[in-house]
Amino acid sequence: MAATDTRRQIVEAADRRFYEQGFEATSFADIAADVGLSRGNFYYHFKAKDEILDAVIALRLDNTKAMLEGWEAEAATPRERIGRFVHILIANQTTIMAFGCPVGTLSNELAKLDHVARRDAAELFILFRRWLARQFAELGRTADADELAMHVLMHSQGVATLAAALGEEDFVRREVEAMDAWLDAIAAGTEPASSPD
Amino acid sequence: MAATDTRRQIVEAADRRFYEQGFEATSFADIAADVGLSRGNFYYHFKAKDEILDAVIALRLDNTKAMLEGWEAEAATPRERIGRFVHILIANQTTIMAFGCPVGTLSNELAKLDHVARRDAAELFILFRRWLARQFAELGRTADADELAMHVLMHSQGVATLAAALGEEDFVRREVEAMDAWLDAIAAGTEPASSPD
DNA sequence: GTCTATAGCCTGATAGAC
DNA sequence: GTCTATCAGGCTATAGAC
Repeated sequence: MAATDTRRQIVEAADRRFYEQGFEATSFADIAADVGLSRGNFYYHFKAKDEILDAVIALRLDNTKAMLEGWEAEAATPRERIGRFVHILIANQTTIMAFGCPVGTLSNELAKLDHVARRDAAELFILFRRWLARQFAELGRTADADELAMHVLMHSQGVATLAAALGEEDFVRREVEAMDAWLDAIAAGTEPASSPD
Repeated sequence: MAATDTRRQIVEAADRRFYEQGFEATSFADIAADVGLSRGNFYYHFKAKDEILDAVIALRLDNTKAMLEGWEAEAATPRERIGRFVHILIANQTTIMAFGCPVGTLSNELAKLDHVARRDAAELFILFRRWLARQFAELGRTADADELAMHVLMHSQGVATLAAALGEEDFVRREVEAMDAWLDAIAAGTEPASSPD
């Protein structure tokens, strides 16, 4: 098999394992078994476990950028685009209730491990933050676009954590509905400038 | 040293390590070194790592109950008591920005490990949830007390995750202020019954 | 109740044949 | 580019002396 192809398979398997098991709990043997590769050959593609983590984060950044660009192409209004983000919670409800949010949980784990890649993982949040802020700015909220973006991120993270901990589908649905109503108020200009709650 | 005393020291050291490093990444050697004990003697007190986890969760449940009872003794109004909960984010800001929320991050980790203690760890959330719901009920919001409690929990989890990931003190302060304003509106009865956002 | 010694396994990582 | 064989070191856990 071509080296680039094997490498891609390794990164994709690692991506899944890191999300479902966590970075620390995933061994080379796990990933090698997924790809159908011997542990030894692993080091031809990656010299160390940290390098796989870097590659996984890079992959997630690429995938996220592609997803955000897709939303911009598909959805006509900023209101719709932000709605797409919020509705990930429902689209990915099953995996989120099982493993939490991939961005938030990786960030949490790397923080505890005091891992050098902690900052790189935070770039995923920053990507969403900038994109959301741009949408709010297009809605006319230029002054507090970043605050509103952080508020949406905060809301999604909180819902994901509680959904994974308590496993209540109604709660997720209810909070997404509340977020939709709040977004409608923002888009209609009937929400105050400060204290987005 | 008395066995009960050593046992208590082990659980307290494990509690700290599990929070700062994570459960998986903490070894018996780490905890033994903290207490000043040999690895071998460890098994006199705990037969397996999972037993320490059970003891740590039990300790956290006890500490949380004591904290909530303390708030009920100190704060006269339910509005004040809920405020105490929200302001943990500021009181513990340094550790939260370093390691996240102890409840949320443990819950996330055990979910990924598919650990049997996952449900026990969720009891910590349920403890807060019931207590908060009781406070909202005392504020007259009997109909949606549980929804409001979940909303407060969600908000705190989201802020903690983003604070740990991005490390911005202003964000924490701002979100706590927004939460305070929202609580004032709830206490004053000027907030609508549904869609708490 | 605490210790040392050790078993047995899995880990990340390397060397070298093919 | 993939393999097998192997290393050193850490892990959980046990056995037995004191």
